Amino acid sequence: MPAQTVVSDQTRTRLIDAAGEMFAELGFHHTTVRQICQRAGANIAAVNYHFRDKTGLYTEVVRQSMRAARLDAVKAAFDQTAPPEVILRAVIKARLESLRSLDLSDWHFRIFAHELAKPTPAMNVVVNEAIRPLYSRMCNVVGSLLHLPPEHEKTRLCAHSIIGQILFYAFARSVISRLAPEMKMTSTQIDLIADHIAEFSLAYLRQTNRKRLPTKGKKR
Amino acid sequence: MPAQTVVSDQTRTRLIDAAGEMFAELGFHHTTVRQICQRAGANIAAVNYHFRDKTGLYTEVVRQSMRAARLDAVKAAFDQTAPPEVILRAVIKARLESLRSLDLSDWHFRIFAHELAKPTPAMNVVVNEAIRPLYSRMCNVVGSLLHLPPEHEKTRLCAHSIIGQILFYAFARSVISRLAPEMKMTSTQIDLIADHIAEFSLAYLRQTNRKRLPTKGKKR
DNA sequence: TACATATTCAAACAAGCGTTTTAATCTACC
DNA sequence: GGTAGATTAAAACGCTTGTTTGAATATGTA
Repeated sequence: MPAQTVVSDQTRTRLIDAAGEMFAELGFHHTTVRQICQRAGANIAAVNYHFRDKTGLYTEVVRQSMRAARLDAVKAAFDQTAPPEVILRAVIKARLESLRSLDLSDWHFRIFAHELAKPTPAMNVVVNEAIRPLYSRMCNVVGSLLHLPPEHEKTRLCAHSIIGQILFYAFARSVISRLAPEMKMTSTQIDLIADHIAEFSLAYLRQTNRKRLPTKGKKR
Repeated sequence: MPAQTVVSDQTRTRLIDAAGEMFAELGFHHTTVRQICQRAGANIAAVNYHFRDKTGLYTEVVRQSMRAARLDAVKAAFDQTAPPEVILRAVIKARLESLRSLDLSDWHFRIFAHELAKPTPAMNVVVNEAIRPLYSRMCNVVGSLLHLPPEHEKTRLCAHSIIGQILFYAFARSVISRLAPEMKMTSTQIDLIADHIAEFSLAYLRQTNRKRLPTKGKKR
């Protein structure tokens, strides 16, 4: 029993890789196991053998795509020791960065888009393991910028405003390319967008501080 | 040929209604014509008879959901004669209003979510007939607030920032309900959110004006 | 070498899909 | 009332889906 695992893991891994790309591109129901197996160079029965059934492979792909890829970059941007403004800028840029390489393994996000449109049982995994940690960190940063607790309603609203701006470019990319064709997602363009979102958001955060703490600009 | 249309339109309409709800909930490929016909109380062949095939029914549903529902409210908010700030607030509120009735026929938006995840040929119809008019109007309003032409890059970026904040609550509603359960989408809560988005956005727009036109606060 | 296990393979299975077919029914007009 | 056309109805078709089967092969162990 301890043996074979080397060989088996090869096709197992290839199946996850192939399935990840296809699930991200086509969604769960559009992707057929035959396509996956063909892309992975495996037999049609391989999915059922290694993952019980198609949904078993899907949940494994979702779980895999959590720990991988750009979420780490975003998390790293959050966890650095720096002033909250710097952290905010870094997070925005890190998240937008992943839009540059559209053909790269940007699984987790496109899969997430499919989950939003038609949630599957894997939705809870996605939210709890990937979204919630980042969301609470965002509330922490915004809260420290506003000098309000992270759970405060105003903190939440501002966090949503920032997240919404970022997600817009991720979700509506196909629409943006039709509405504003001159907006190519080049590296410099992404920097420009990231700076804009940061400035746009900080304008309100600073103004709010100025109103509530008119004299001193210290921390809390 | 001029006759019958009364009777035929009955099942035709019922098919569109049933299909709209199901397409919105399950997406195009996950909805079966058998389900639609059963819900509409029609025969299995009714879809093919009235709409040629399943995609014919889908595009008709998409087209129908364009002229209907809340898009008119948003468009009306845009087209009123009022200061741009007032228009902006009205538009934000009108769009968020449709989130209140989640079980009502909020087709166009949920269908649009599916289109974003996996675009179908109907995507072009959606963008050109529904999105683009609203998008250009939004750019006009933001442009007049910024004293910049609607096509200016900064105008576009600000428009995206506002749209992104609004869409966040539409798309990520299922996620928000898990992350911030205390945020029920009641009528008063929606007003609160709308006001926040307006304030959040106007903070930057006003600040930008103050910097560029330091002395006078007149129009352009 | 012989055995047990793990993995691959080709083929077939049952179920569900959209669609087509063919006949029955309804409605309006001459 | 009879006829033509529009609409509904039931059944079957062809196809694709995910899954299962059972044999063949590879692999590690004694």
